[in-house]
Amino acid sequence: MLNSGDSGVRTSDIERVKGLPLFADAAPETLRVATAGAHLQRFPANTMLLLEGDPVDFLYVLLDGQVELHGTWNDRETTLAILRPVSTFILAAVVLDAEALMSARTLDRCEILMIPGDAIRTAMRLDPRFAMAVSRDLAGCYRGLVRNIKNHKLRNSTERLANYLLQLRAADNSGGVVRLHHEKRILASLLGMTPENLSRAFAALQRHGVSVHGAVVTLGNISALEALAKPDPLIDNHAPRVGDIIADADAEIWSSEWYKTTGQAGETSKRHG
Amino acid sequence: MLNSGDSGVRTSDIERVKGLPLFADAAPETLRVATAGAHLQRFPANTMLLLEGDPVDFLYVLLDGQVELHGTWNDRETTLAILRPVSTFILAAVVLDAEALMSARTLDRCEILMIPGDAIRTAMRLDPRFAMAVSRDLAGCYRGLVRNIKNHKLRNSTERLANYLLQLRAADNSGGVVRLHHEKRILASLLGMTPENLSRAFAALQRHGVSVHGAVVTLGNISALEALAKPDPLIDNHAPRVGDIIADADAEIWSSEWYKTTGQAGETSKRHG
DNA sequence: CAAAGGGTTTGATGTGGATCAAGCTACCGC
DNA sequence: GCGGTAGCTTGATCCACATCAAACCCTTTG
Repeated sequence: MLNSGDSGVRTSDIERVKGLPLFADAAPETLRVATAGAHLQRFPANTMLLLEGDPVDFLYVLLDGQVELHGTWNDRETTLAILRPVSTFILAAVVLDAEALMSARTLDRCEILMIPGDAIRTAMRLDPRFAMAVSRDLAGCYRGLVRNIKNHKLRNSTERLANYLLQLRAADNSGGVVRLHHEKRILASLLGMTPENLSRAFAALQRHGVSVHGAVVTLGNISALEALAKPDPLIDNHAPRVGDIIADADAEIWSSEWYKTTGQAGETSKRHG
Repeated sequence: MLNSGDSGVRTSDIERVKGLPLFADAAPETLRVATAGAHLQRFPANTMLLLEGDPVDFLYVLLDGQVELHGTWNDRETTLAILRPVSTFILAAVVLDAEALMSARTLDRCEILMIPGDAIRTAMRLDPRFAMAVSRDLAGCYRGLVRNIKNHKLRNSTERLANYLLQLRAADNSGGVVRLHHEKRILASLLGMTPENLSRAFAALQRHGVSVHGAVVTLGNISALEALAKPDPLIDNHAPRVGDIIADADAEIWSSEWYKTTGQAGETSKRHG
């Protein structure tokens, strides 16, 4: 049961979980069932939470710290996403009771609520509103990845960086000064380039008014930067981030999808979001 | 109502739709409601079904022909998926009642069943089993895209082609001779390269026993090809394709998820499937 | 305070893949 | 059968990005 006392879960944490779009609409009873057996756990920085290929037994809810999701192949590694609180991750694997396709590693000290996968699947069966919320959440994730792929296949590295900076500005509602949330090395991997090349991409953006001092990036000429970046609502989600929870009920709603993939690497199966 | 007579929907088509994992588990009543107002439509080759940015009013079920999903930006274009029957597409947008992130175009003459989005959303609210099926379907799509991104960020073009061929072999259960399902020009875009480069990649695979004659590709030395391709169950889904429907209930289940994306291009929102 | 070490930057060089430009081949309609 | 057109291939060249190497900087630690 998810209440203060058990497993060290604090009432304030419960409130934060309830604030997630995934749980906001669920019946109170469902929330109780779904979180029965949940426990809060603390991890040091640089800890592997999950290795790709592992069976996934829990839905993870990141309450504090940062988590990196990455994939590896043939001694190469790439960052697929970096999560900040409050975020859930690994929902798709939980729904399908399948093994993880990506590894998860803490970047900082982290506080994570772990909800048993069985409980989630049971809750979905009992509460259509919750099942609907899961669908909406997954649909949003799916669309996020579509954006990601378009970003990578259609833009070069400098364009990706420029759009990343503009998106950061929109998310944090910062004027012309933006703070990078992660090490440049990780940012490079997320943007699909080497650290060396990220440096050079920043250098290339100087002529568009961008200057860098450590993690602080000053966008001195937004319109010049936008002229280069050509941000597009069908690739870049400029939903503002409000407070510590997600933007809106669903950032995808804020802006505005699809379903099913044959051929290409993934799914031989025939569904396309 | 979905029955022969109305809108030219044939009973045999209904059977094929019922065979989809998405509908297989739904209550009969739900199927009726969900398909009320559905209509079957025929399109010539090379017809735009949907333009990215358009509101999505229907769930599409491809019954015959091939459909290409693609994205554009700044005069560049890339193929994101190629669908073959029986496939649904655009489910994520339907669930969120959002605009399309990709365009859909027929490659051949196509036969498509169009189910109103309202009906799908209503059905989800009323039938938890159906909502569950939608979640599972979206989770599978999500995982397909994760595989896709890993494929693109971790492999070079020759490696992608080699794995594509091996996957085709597994899907069609063909021995050493594989038939390409689409024009090479489209395949190139799907694999993230130019047609010129696809030719060269095929040439490079000659030394690994691959020979090409039009759409017929002979894999003369599987182990040599595998040594180069290094297929990985966490990237390549080698689920066999059975009959005209999907592999299993869910190709992702056959082999084996996650939820929420911060940072990077897409989702400012915080969920990672 | 000095040494050590990790992250970042800068430069030199190599390579995968894009682009440009012909040719080639196969299908189609007259 | 012939000419046209579209897709595919091949070659030459160029450019984006990776790699290798070294210097730099900033933080940590004895």
